[in-house]
Amino acid sequence: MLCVTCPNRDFGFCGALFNDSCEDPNSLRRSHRFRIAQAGERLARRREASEEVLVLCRGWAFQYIEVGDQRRQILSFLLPGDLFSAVNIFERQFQSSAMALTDVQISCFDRSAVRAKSSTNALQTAVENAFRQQSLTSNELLAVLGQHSAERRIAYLLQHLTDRLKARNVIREDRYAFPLQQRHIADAVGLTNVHVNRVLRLFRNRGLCSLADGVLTVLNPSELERLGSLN
Amino acid sequence: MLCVTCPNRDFGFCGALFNDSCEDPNSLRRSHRFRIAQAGERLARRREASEEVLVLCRGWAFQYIEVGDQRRQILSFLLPGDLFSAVNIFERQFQSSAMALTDVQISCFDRSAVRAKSSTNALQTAVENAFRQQSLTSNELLAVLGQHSAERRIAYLLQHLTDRLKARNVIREDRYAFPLQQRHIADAVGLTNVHVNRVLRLFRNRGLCSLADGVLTVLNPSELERLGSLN
DNA sequence: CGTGTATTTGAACACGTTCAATGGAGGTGG
DNA sequence: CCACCTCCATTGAACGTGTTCAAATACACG
Repeated sequence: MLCVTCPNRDFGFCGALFNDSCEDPNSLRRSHRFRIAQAGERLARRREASEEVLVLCRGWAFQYIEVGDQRRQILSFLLPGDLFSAVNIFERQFQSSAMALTDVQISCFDRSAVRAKSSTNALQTAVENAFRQQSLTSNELLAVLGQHSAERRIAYLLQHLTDRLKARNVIREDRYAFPLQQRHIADAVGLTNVHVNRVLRLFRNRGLCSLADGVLTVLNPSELERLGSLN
Repeated sequence: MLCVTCPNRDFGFCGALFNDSCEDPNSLRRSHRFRIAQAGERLARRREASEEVLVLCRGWAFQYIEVGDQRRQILSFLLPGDLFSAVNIFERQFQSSAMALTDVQISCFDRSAVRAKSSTNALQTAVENAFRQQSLTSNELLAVLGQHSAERRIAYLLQHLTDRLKARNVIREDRYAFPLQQRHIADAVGLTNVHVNRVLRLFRNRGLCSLADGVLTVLNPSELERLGSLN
């Protein structure tokens, strides 16, 4: 897939980057490369240095921190068009690892080229928005992890992700392609996969929502939202 | 206390702001005011709009999100010189509430004046550093809340705060002025004050550290660090 | 001295974990 | 084509960490 046909071209980080480069689109293209990766492949490693700024073009990925030997905390899920952690625009080291959840395509921009453009208005606001969003979601997740029960944590995550999906695509009848496995949900909200399974069963039995075969079906949107919202 | 004698003048956000204003220090002073508040006073309210950017000059404060009716998640503790959430440099609404932990003094800068300076080099890197730090600490806290036991959560918080205190002041013999009450620790690491009390007793009995009367005494620094570090 | 707030301790409880076993879907090689 | 393997979802039972409720102590302040 090339940028010319990219559905994310019109908004977000890439959009600002390319639109600002109308003067000289080739200079940007020279400092840009694609990368393809399979589901489960590691895309970035915490503390590792890189001269590139990464954007997810296609597929799903997630950012995480490894803790201890067998555990990890998922910090955020990345959807097409999403910038990998915004701090990497001016920091060489990754603050978190990243892994492909499905097969993915990534855009890698030279950081120097990005920074050169970063004085332009459109890119500046794109960066600001990325920070705002990142800060907002990690604050919310902190509140959820620190103060909420398993049910509410999981409901929050589902609600949060479907909200983001709805903003991108037109969704019909509350069914979403949803590649998270139960262990990913568990790693994101600080529970075990076993308990996530039980809560999902509960949700299914209550007619709230059901997750199977990579598809999330929301049966009772208003109730899920009530359960998953912070206040 | 005036900025001229401020010990934080030389580093951090205020430092960059004032040093960049050598050309015209008065223009900045005109868009700046002090605010004094007592312990327990609310300094900012989530979702509320403000035209000011806040910096803590003196005392301790914390940022938090109210959840439900009686609970709150503390997102971060603020020490003298700290910028209140960095996103407020370009966002009018507060993403989190803030409260004074001790009596405090705050500097309030007009956002427009800050943004006008934000193209200067020193301020830009100061803002970048604020974001880097904020992102780093909230990622770490997420991992701690999601993956660690009560003991490790509390050890992490103590370790994290003493590290920051050490960076600011010269500390003798591992004793720190430490105004957090047990409920603040509880609200920060997602436990109840009752359980925080038990864990602190355990730490005391083990000769790890002891917290009493607003003073934290670290008895076994290396063991506390081992327990409180992520990997 | 009385009131209010923070700390401390105990006992019962509950939510979520751990361990273990089963079943199903997809992939591979004989 | 079937046997075998692996990975994931599912379920049960026992366990444990942290919560909840309640009461006692300590301390500051008017």
